[in-house]
Amino acid sequence: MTYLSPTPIKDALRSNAPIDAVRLQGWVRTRRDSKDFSFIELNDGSSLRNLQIIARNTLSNYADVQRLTTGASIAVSGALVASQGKGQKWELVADKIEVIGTAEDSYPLQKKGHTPEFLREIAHLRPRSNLFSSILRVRSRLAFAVHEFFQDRGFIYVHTPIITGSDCEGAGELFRVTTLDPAAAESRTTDGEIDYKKDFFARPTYLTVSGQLEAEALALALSKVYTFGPTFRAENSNTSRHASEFWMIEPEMAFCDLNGNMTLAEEFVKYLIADARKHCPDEMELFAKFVDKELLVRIDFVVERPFQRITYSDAVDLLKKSGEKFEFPIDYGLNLQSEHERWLTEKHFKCPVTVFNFPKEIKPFYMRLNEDGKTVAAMDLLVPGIGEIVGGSQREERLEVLQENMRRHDMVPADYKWYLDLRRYGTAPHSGFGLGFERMLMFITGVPNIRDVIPFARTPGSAEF
RNA sequence: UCCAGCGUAGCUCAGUGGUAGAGCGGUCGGCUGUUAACCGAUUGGUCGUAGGUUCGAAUCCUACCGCUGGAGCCA
Repeated sequence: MTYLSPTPIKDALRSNAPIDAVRLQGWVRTRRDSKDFSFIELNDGSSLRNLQIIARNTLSNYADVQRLTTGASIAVSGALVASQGKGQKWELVADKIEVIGTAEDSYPLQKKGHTPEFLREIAHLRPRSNLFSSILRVRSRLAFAVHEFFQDRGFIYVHTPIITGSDCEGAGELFRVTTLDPAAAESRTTDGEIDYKKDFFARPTYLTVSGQLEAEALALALSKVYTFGPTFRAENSNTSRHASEFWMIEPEMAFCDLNGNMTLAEEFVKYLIADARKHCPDEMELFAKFVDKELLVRIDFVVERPFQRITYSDAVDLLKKSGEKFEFPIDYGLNLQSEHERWLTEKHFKCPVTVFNFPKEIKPFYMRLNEDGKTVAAMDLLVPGIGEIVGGSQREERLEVLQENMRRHDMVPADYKWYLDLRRYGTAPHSGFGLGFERMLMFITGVPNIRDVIPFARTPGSAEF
């Protein structure tokens, strides 16, 4: 049996001229009967758009074709011709339709709109919906753009470990990694405690919550590096912005201070938005139509306008003088609450805002102490609707100051010998940040729930698929 | 984890103490180069689960499960 190579529907739709012989494969979105033939809308995921198939009643298996329902998979060969109807340029007049797989009439996806909540329950089928296939195409494109952005700027892509022995990376609860059977007696010491000496790595290990500490080591050799990989948090967070497994991008730059860091973060956010606008126009239009009518206005505004920068203490002053009634108190030394961040980006500046120089008491040990002795060179990039999308800092490069920071955070410096070594041997000012890939996707697509920008989301109590 | 809300047909939802409903989907028929086609008929239910109140519960009460929104933690 010899076949023509299958053509992606995306390519067929872009054709400049009719084609005598084309073979397509995909899933039926809908079928309508006409007098002597049937219209089939076929989608193969290569594009948001369907290709219309004309199935004439002269086909030997026309009776089978008329039984095709939404969801069935078929292979079609025929001629790509100019469409006689309105609404599409090209259509395919089939001379052969093979039914590969029928779809039972309980197939849950319909031509009509479905709620994201329902689609989440059928995570294995939702990639066939317009909304999710669009999200997944944008996700793919933006993952590519992440690499393009950093590679163009001379960054080296590094892979930091997913299994880590460090239980204090300054963020969140960790998932334990072990091969010990907790029920087995040989896993325990004579006191009944878990005996990690007998565990696979001969010590407690966890899934990483951040590749930052390792990225610092690599940046202090390769100058500019970035990671892009999975990250795990065992926080019992049940919100539309939190997942237990997500992807994070973490650039780290030697010989770079907080200013350079903020500039890079702002450029990066703009670059990703512009890339989606340029390369995913159909998908962006779909999001603007069905997810968020204000989407394109908002993100275009973000690309065009410079971001606001404000110190933490100025932000606190602004909030205090705002006259706004906040549920939570606002004062120097307290964390900014969601409502405060929203006021800054959504009400006051109406654009992304980078807040920097936070009190040292509310930030982790590795952030660089400023000359005032009270603040650290930290920054949070806030965007309307999502809140914090980037968190970063200049790192403390002075050995003595770092050791002092550790003691203040009740850490034992000796446990971090390799990290301190970086300050003993050729230390240099360095900076970096973390950007949550899914939060960026939410911002760019307008999709309000993180569970809907991940194909198979992991959240507390949920790992079905 | 805390607060609030919601679970009725494959999907979206109405029904708020007295015979379980509509639209869409599926099936059958009609019409038709259609565009979420159209017209007619038909199919489809353990009303989330388990108890309780009542002559009688989808409806009221309790517990549990699931989902959603908000908060905290964060990216």
